[in-house]
Amino acid sequence: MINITLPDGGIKQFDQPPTGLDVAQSISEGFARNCVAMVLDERLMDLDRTIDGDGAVRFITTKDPEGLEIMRHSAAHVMAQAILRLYPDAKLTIGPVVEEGFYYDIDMPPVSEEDFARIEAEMKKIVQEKLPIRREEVAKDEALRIYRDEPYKLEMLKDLADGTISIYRQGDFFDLCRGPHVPHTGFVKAFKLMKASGAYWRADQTKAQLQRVYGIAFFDKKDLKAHLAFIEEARKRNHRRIGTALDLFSFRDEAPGMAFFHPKGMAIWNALLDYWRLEHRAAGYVETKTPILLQRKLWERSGHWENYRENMYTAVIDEIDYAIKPMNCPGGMLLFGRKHHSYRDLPVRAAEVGLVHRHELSGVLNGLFRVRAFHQDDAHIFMTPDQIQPEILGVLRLVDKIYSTFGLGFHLELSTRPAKSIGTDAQWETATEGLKAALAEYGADYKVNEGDGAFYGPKIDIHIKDALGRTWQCGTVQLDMSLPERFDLSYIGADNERHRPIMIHRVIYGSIERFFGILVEHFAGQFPLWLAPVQAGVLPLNDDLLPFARSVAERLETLGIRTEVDHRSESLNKKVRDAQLNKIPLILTCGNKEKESGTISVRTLDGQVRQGVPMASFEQLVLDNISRRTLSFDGLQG
RNA sequence: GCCGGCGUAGCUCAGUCGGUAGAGCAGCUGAUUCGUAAUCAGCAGGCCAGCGGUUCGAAUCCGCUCGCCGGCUCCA
Repeated sequence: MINITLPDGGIKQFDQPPTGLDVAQSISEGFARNCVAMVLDERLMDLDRTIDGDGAVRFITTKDPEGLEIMRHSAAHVMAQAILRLYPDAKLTIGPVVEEGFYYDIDMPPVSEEDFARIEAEMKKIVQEKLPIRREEVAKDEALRIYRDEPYKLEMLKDLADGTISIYRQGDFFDLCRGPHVPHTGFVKAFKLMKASGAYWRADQTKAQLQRVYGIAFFDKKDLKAHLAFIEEARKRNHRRIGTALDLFSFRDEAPGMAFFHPKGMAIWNALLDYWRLEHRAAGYVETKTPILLQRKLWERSGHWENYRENMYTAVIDEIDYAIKPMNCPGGMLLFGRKHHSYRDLPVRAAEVGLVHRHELSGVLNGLFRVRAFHQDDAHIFMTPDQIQPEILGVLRLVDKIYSTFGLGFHLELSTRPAKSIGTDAQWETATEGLKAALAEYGADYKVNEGDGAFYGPKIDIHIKDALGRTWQCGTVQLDMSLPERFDLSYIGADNERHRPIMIHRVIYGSIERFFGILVEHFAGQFPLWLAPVQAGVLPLNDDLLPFARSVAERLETLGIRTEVDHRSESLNKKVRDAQLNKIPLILTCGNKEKESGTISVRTLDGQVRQGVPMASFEQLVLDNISRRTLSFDGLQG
């Protein structure tokens, strides 16, 4: 008699050792049909495994995230099987599940997306065949024999411990695999191949070039459809696309990886920085600016010449080596070090919107997200050890305030001391405890990445979440125990002795270029009023009303509202359409009605029109929304 | 940097088998003067990314260079 305990505490009894499937079926046929695997006494395994003794079983179904992961791994096998049917000489390597689906690295001739239809058709056949997926266990030497003609599998086998090796078989296909897998190929219901690229065996450029084919799979066609719709939405929101359409910025071959900002892009840029300065002044920061071209001796002192040189642009001027700054900190160190500081002056919060250049590899450039020249909203805070906690807390609160203004949620991650690091245990202890104490007082949950800190100190990274649920690391707060040392910074303490200040680097937008790009995608180009490049579009009903329209626009401009008159001799419909496509948040039409009554007719981007709004109250409302930085325009009656 | 794909008008794209460049939108001109998502007509706009080669002839085929896009961490 075998007793199986279920998660609800219920016990099922069996005369013979049952398989997982038997147990599932004893619950109900319908339930069993949706099971993909089981967890027996904490061990994840296939449903067809026999349970030899008493144990606790939990089933993984098509509803569980783990179930999806297992099925995607099976999908990778189905894809590999299909590819082998079409390319019999292909050699398989590895095929894991990743966040965005699955891939398989295969040694085969280059495949492109044109080949996907054939591979997918073959996969579809395999799915329809509902081939049972069976686990087999063989001794290692037997596995070595089976795979004698498969160089990659042999190499993997050699890395595995001796003993039994599991092989999964479905029809004419088998693959070395840890498992588990879904019971049969029919579970792979909704799938699509997404992209193909080159990848190296073991990510090593000196090794063979493989073809990596990516796919995505779901249990339900609806989920696949939703996923594809998400990708389409992200494509539509792509900041490069919107940046071109709305005339915000561009890139040119003459300066690869360095953005040109157009007048409309600069309107947003300046609004971002105006706001940033407002909050930083309020938080007790002063603003500085350091040169972008500095001599080699500075970079030697900071350590960048030794450690960061491949990424730096250098020049020889009057036979002296210079480098364009890839970071603002060394300049900031010079500023702090140029005079004596009393403990009474600390903390010094010195902000700098600094333009830095980094020579990134050409292949990693990506719109505004990854550039070679960008501005950091940097700040260096110099303080005493007991100021660590309040200062970090102050940064976290500032971060919270600023991100909230954009409607961006975020989470925090703490990175601790890496294997290779400078500083004493005591210093790391003080530093890390200071960060933790600040995090505790701030009160949000955070993730800890052990050993992920910089060599010169621990850090807190801030990851924002945009309107599509994608996360981006923007802000970071890093403690630095190296630079104050290298620049021999000091302050005079209450004891009249020299002391080394604690220093942090922190950014909130991070790269302003990148943050700009994220905002474009987050808002899909439809910026809140305070950020919109053109806040009000004034549309005269006909050419005779153009002077009136201009007078309205002039009035708004005087109040500091960014306004544009559509002076074209086009139909009103056309002007409205173009204003909508240009995402102008307030569209004002000027006809005789408005001219005679001193009112305004306002159309917002949701298509709603309010007529007869008194000009004075409209102006007040607009200024109020701008100064409150509302995410959506509010207070308009009618 | 490496692998794959791509590069044609300001933008989006067509261009067959190698035969000498095309559309829509935007722009300009003229007509129209319109009440909330495209009025009509005309005009202009190109070293087909660059350089070299094959050819009687190259946007098209080949090579190199530059740039852009996707991928290059996920480990049976």
